[in-house]
Amino acid sequence: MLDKAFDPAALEARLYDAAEASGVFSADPAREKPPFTVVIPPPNVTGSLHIGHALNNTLQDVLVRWRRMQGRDALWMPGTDHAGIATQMVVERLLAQQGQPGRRELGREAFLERVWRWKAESGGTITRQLRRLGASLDWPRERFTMDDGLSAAVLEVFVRLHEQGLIYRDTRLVNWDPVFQTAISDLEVESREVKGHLWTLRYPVEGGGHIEVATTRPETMLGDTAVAVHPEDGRFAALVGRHAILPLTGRRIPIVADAYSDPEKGTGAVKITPAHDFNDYEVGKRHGLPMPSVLDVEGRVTLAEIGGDSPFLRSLEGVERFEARKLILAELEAQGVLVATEAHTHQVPHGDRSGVPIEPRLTLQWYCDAATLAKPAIAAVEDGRTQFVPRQYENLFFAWMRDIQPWCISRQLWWGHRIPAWHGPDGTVFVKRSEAEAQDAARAHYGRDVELTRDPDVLDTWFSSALWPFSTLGWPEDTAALRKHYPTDVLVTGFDIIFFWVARMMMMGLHFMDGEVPFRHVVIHGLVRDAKGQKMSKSKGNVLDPLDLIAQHGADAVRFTLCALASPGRDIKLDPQRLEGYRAFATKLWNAARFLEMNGVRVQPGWDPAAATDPLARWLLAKADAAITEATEALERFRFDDYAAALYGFAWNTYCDWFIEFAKPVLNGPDGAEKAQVQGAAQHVLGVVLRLLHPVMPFVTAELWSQLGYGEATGLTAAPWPAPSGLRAEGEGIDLAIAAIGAIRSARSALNVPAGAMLPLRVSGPSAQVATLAGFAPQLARLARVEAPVEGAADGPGASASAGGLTLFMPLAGVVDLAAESARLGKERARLAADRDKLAKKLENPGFRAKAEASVIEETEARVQEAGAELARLDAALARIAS
RNA sequence: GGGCGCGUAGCUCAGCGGGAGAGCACUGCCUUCACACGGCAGGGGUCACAGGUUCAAUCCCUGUCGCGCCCACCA
Repeated sequence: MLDKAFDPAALEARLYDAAEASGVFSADPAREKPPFTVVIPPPNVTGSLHIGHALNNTLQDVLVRWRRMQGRDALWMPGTDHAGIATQMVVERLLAQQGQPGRRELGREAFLERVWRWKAESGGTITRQLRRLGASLDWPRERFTMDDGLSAAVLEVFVRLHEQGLIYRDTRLVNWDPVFQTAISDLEVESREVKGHLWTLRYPVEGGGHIEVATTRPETMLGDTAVAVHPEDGRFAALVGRHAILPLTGRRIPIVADAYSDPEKGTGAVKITPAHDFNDYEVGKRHGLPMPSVLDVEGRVTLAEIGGDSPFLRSLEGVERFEARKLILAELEAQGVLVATEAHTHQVPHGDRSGVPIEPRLTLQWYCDAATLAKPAIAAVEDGRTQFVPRQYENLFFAWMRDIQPWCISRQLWWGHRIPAWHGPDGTVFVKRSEAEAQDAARAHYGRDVELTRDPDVLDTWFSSALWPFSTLGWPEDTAALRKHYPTDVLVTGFDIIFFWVARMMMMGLHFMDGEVPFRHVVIHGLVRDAKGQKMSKSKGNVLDPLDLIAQHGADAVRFTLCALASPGRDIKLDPQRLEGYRAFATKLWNAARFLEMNGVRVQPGWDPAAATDPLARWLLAKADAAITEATEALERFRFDDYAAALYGFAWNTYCDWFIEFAKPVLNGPDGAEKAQVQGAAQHVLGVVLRLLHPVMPFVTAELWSQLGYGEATGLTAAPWPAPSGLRAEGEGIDLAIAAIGAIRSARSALNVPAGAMLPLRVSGPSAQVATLAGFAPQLARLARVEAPVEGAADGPGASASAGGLTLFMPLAGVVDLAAESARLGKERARLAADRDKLAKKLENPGFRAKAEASVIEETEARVQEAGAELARLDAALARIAS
């Protein structure tokens, strides 16, 4: 006997552990079954599960569980990411909090040891939480981006790309994060609006006169090496080719003509600081300008490359950049160079992790030739080998890939994959798989043994993530798993990492896996926001912790809610009220099962739906077929919302409300063929519901599955996905009865028939329908007493109600409020008449006659007729009431 | 500045060339022996606005307004 209610807190963890231990979540390459493969977007190893993970992993789990039930050898690859900057930051902060020596004091080796220790201590959090969510990952295969195998893959990829000339070193202007003191990629920079100032500076021109430039960054003026004006700007034509004298340093800088200068902006003349601005850098290259740096790795003033000398300049050495700005402005003002100050709001690039303005710096870094690698990736999406869902995200992908810049892959961090490059004494670089190989190469190069130093940099975290779909399967080894499970089927992820991750997996996958895409579908979901649509953030205090929600409502309810709200590519507004609603759904299912159990419904393993003859049984089976089809098609289209809605509707409305209500008199009645068939259908379709729901609600379904005796709880995970029984949609009688009950209730409500009052009900209409309905007298018993059916037109006093082609006629004299009924019918009549007129007009339209499909015309004609008949009936009823 | 998306019932959202839908909320009735985390019924929408295409537009095109996001942009 089932308990009064399902208690998720007590059961979910136990059910999960049993399933994991049983091995049902594991794929086996040796199995004959066709593969279905998903790789998890690896969460940060030191992170914890947030609501976005909950959504992302619920959707993946639904797909994986569904395909597994369909008989695929489903592999959902688990793992975590080392998350370079993020993790290094966390550990550094932790050291500071604990008053321990910092990263620099510890030194590289000791610090890394500390990070590994932290990983060992905290690295299991998120994987435990994924289990709590119910994610059916193949845990024995769990990987970490810095484990030995994946590190080997990273090494191999780096060396090969270098050999192919697709990885190279270059001195370019990079985005420099002065807090982490590392280069970051373009993607790790985000614009923030800053309220600043626009200052106008007056530079004297050699030989007389002056030229005014506007700037938002006066501190960089120390590194100016030119002033640029537009070649066609008449105002400055006479100055081009002459020199300005840079204040503070006294340096001579040329006034050059360059189309970059925009006559509309600022003063029309722009100061050029090639080492601290991306546009200026390009101008500098075009005009062969020197490129002195003004700021060091920490963003402090350095005078080394500037030239000039004065007490003021010396006072700037080592001053932080924003402090230097103030000092320089004061000095410029004192010297009369600063001629105007105005408020100015503009976008300033910030490091996405550090949150401070990035500082462009001219440095030597490692680059990956993304443009070359992007070409096959673009082609693969163009010809549909990889498809985005929803499709419009392909535009985003193309836009970025077609204009992709060299990818700066080196980071001046410690936590990450160290670049396999060794430097000789003269700066020659040897990129090899090991130090020994590098030594061999160096010996060959120099003709003797030399001391090599390893490149101190590590790789961008996304470099190893880019290899995830094949590195986790064992590449570069030729493993059975790799052969069977690559390419993967679906990647489920948020739009925010299409560039960071999806695009790069496409590039690397195609390049290293013989032109095979890493995944066939990319399913993009939105962001989970709070009930008001606000982005969740700690500072706003509106963060919903999925583990709290699970503790409160159960993992099934959380999963179902996320699934039901996941309309493609759209953000989700998560209202806790929804969770309560879907928690109720799990309870409803539980109680329905409990009721059936109490009424003698038992699992009958060999029960054959095709042999069912009872109308109620056949009706239910036909509806179940429709639900199976709907659910399956929804999942095939990645429409998680439709899948959830189909099941919610079928399980609650069709099964619990209508079927069980109709079954009650039968189940309480005498034993016999009818009862046996209704019981058989009840248990059969409940089994279908449990299986259809299992991908999204794995816990309550598994518990019912085992408690009711369908099989082992873990067995449901591998139970076959339901196939339609193939019954033709029969049982019209049930639909008729449902419509009749609805109509009678509606009429009772409209007529204010007192609760206890039993209506005598006469049914008129085609004889077959009348006979069918009479068969449902027990189900109608609470609402009306079915009297001897009368074939033909209705007559006598009272109200009529329409029920899909059938006319119910209820003699209601004595219980009816005639005035109210008359008003109601009048209103209905007006609505119906307007409807009919609209349709009739349409039919008169010659264009419609000529061009619309025949079926549409027929349908319209039928509707006009129907409306006409209905109107006649209403008129008759109104007339009767009037008399 | 360039691009993408969204404005449909009070709310959250499906639908997207020929009858305006769901869930929740609301109203009324039902303390029916699985479930009040329940049942039934009902009210509620010129599908943002303006043009256009079409026999026909919520749906296609153009524009306007409003909202969101992405990219670029430190004069």
